[in-house]
Amino acid sequence: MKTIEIEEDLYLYIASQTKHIGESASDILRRLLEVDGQELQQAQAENVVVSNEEANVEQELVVEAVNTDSLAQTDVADIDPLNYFNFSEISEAGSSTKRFLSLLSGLYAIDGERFAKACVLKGSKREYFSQDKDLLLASGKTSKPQAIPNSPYWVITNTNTARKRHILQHVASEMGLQEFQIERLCEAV
Amino acid sequence: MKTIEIEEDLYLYIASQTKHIGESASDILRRLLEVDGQELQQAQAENVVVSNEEANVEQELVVEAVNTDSLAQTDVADIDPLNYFNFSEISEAGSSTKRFLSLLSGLYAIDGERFAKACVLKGSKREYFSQDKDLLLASGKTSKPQAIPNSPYWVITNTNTARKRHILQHVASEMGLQEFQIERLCEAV
DNA sequence: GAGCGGATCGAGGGGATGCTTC
DNA sequence: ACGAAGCATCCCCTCGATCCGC
Repeated sequence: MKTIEIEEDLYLYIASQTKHIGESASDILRRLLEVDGQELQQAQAENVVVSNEEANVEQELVVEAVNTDSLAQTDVADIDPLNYFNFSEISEAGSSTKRFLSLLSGLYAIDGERFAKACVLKGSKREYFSQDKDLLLASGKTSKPQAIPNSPYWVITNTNTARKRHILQHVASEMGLQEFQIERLCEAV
Repeated sequence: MKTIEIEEDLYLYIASQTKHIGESASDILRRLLEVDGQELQQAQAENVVVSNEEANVEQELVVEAVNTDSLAQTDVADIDPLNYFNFSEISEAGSSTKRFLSLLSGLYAIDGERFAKACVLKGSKREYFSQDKDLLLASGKTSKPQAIPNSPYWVITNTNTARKRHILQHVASEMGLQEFQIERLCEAV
């Protein structure tokens, strides 16, 4: 647990978003920040009631969404994300762990913020990513965390190659890369 | 200034959203939550895309809004109980057991008291619900009780999916949900 | 905590299926 | 005897981290 200081009005706002008693600040913030971006469609069409407040908030969120994707468009759709990877150099690295780290480094280079949202990923016990080496260390016995080059992040490293691919594939997919691009990355591990 | 406690990974996530040095937690959260009110209205009408995320947050806000101003008039019965469930999040859970637990958690959130009355349910030998894990353990060989999140209750978990649906359907029905709502919940298991 | 990489095996959880009971 | 309802065995799959090879 970490402690942060926030201004009173913000505090009250967050408290007002409590959905059920016993909910922790973390729970509420996680919900509000919705740090995952995923599929979209599905039958959510049934929403009918619309209050003033919602209308506003909804607009805000739309703005958010649009911003986010327009970033995505300029940064990623126009520029081929694969350009961020020097595959021949990567393939020369002596181990899959090294290649894994380089590839993650490339993903971070594409967009640090999208990476931050995408690397929220854990196993049944271990934390996989963190900016804090010790946090990873604390979540498992011998996870062998290593720093991702040119980024503030660390990853777990003590996994078989298949799992390294899964991790990579998850992050890339969460960041919105195309299927064939993800495939290319996973092959390169 | 107020102090709140949050989980480490969330802390790191928030920190990672820093835009410029010297930015306070409040600044970052305000930006992420978009709560400074203000502008926004304007011709946003043309927005078409609606992500799950928004839809969900919108639903949560509906609950909030209605609760707040309905203190006077109706109460929970009139609000769509389905608003208590974040279906997209639930559907992402990896197992039907997880989904089952989330769904029960939602039912509890709707009304702890009605839940308490509704969860009086047992099999021929096993106790299904209890606030006491050991009581469940004692009533069967390997019932695998698990805690229902954000509630004081435990449920039996070692059942096939069909039975999970039956249990859910029974509780929801006992709590007075409508047929179509119950159906929606059972499908989500 | 310091050698590093990572395949291999073991632990643990999920839940369908088959057995038991009424 | 037959069927329905319910229990929990047992298989499968996921994930962790030990341990061997370099």
